[in-house]
Amino acid sequence: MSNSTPATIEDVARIAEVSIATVSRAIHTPEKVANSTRLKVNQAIAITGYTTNAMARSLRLGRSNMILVVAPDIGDPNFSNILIGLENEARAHGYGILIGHTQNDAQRGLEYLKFLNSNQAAGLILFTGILPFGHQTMTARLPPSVGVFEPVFNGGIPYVGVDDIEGARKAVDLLLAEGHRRIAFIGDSKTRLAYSRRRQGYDEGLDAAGVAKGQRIILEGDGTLESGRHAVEQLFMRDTLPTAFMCVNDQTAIGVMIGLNARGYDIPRDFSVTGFDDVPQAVFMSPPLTTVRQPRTAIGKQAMALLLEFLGDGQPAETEILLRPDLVVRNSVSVPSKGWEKR
Amino acid sequence: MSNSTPATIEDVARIAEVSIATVSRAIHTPEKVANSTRLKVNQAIAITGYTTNAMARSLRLGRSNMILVVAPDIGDPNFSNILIGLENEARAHGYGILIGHTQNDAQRGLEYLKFLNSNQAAGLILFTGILPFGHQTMTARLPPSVGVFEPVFNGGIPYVGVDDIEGARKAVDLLLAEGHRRIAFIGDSKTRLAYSRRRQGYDEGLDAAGVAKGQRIILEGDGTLESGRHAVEQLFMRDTLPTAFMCVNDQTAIGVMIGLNARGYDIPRDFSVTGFDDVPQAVFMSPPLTTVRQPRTAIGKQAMALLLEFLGDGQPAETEILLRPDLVVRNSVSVPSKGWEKR
DNA sequence: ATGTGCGATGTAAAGGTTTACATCATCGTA
DNA sequence: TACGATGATGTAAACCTTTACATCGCACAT
Repeated sequence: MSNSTPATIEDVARIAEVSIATVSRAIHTPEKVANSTRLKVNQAIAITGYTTNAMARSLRLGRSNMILVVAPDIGDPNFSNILIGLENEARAHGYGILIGHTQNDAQRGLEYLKFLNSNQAAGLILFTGILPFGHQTMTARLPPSVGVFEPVFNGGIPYVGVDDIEGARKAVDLLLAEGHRRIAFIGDSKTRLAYSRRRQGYDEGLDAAGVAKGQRIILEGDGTLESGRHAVEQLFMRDTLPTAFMCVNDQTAIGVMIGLNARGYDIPRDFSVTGFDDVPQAVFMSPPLTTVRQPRTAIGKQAMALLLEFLGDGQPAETEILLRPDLVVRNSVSVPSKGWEKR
Repeated sequence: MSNSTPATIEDVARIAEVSIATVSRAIHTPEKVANSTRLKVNQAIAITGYTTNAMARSLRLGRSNMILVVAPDIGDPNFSNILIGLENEARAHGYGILIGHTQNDAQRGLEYLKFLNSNQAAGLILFTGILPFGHQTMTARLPPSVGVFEPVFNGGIPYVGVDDIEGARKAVDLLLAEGHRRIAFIGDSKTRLAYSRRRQGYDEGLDAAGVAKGQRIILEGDGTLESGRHAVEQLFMRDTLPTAFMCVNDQTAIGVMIGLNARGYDIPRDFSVTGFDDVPQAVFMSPPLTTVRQPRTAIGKQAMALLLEFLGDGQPAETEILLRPDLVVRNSVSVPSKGWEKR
């Protein structure tokens, strides 16, 4: 049966000798049709190779079976694993995934709104801490949405991610346990909620250890490799250097390591470094990077489950689901170095 | 006008005091309506905030405005840049992109066929050298498709990518020019067309330089970092070692470098290494990797342009568009080492 | 004055599905 | 025996758009 045009519900109905309504019911609410007819319908479906036309279905239902996932950068090493979780869960419920990457460009974000407006997507997953659509005018029109990986700044959108404070706390605590006191925090940001939470974990850890505020070294950064490198350069223009670098994420940590290597220092002998995320690269650094692991697939799965729930109930509860991060200890941390000086 | 239900073409027609047909024409074939009416319609559209319902449109037209992009692994560092090219071009023509990643799993590939069958995608971009849908039975039903980045093995599908032979040739020629004779090729594969073409470039280069077949060292590999590491281990169990590693792609090259580093060798003093692709990481390796650059965004753009052309004409010409690769010389290649021995 | 042609617009059908409502048969109960 | 309830199925409308065809008005040529 390899007709040029795909089989419609009508073809199935004709072969099964029932009405199209019965076919539709046999598919979606099988308990409403008699066993014998259901059998006939199933056979007819097998014969024709029928698959329901998603366009027509969505048109009739007034909602699509697509979820739009908006990310600023698909190349982000965290993205692909979270996506796997998102997608598995979505597909298990008959939904597909549409990916929009904005390249941090508001204009491009707006373009994706069209998908939403034209009913091509029933829900929205935001893989970014910043609403990519400009003002909140839009927000009012947004379909059920959930943020993932990074809490959405402008608020009002439920979020699934890791407990950033706890994760950061685990990292500082390790550094403190090794004896570090002058711990620099690289990648502070007022606009990225996840980052400021990690900063908070850092502060809480140092508070608990009784390290004075004056001893703390904070450098801004946007989470890129480049920002890590740049931070190192800035730091070496100061009087006092830290003995350890606690980085807001792995990209930053990698930048820091590259910067330190370029100056001829050895990690962890001269400086200790920690990251956050546990991106695939982390284990291949030399030395392998000590970092905080994000349960990425689990995050994706939960986020999608939450969104799908909203789609059913329409209850946009303003929840926040925080998963527990694990510290993964590798070789980029050791006791503070005593005897080195600037080279 | 923030109604709960979005405006339809009928709302626009009522406000503009014309029929819905005229509205549709004003949007899609403006030259067919009088200037004055077009103006009225445009105003009405502005007032209502109307956007056309993509579902209804696709249903009526019998084809969607989505292109399915199937990739075995979204995390592939080549993927995101190609995607940018694909997407820009697609959106410029009113198409959106649907991403399916199969995780190298045929079952998952099949699931994506449903999108095609249910008319949710008008065309197909294959970011993989292997048809992910099993047998060719399916192939007959495939919509207009084009392969990208890697030629599709089972054939019949037009392809846009880089000239692998020429690229590989540039890499060997550099190695030969530095004086290398024992050049190992890491990552040979009979099932991946791109790889066997790169192998061909390697062979042609050595032929031209008069290096005997017996001098050539070929190792299989699947292009993963792991396969590069493994190749190094295998090689060190042999009698004669190469002086240079020409790797089928950057991931493999990175694996080779890690393997060599682990054994305490210095690159490029002890061994030279080349890659292929120029992934973002390549420049951050130490030493920075000499490799062959893929014009990724251009590849994506051209591939989508070709697909869109097919969508219009329906002429699945079996073309192959080959872009020219550039050699990017960094620091992982130098003259062959003389005096080392196995450590 | 009549006819022809043309440009602008309207009418209505079609695309495939879901579902409220109607219909019909069957069975149990009064 | 007749009536109501129940369960299975069919009929037809609705979702929103595009477009072939019909219509209308008008200008121009005969």
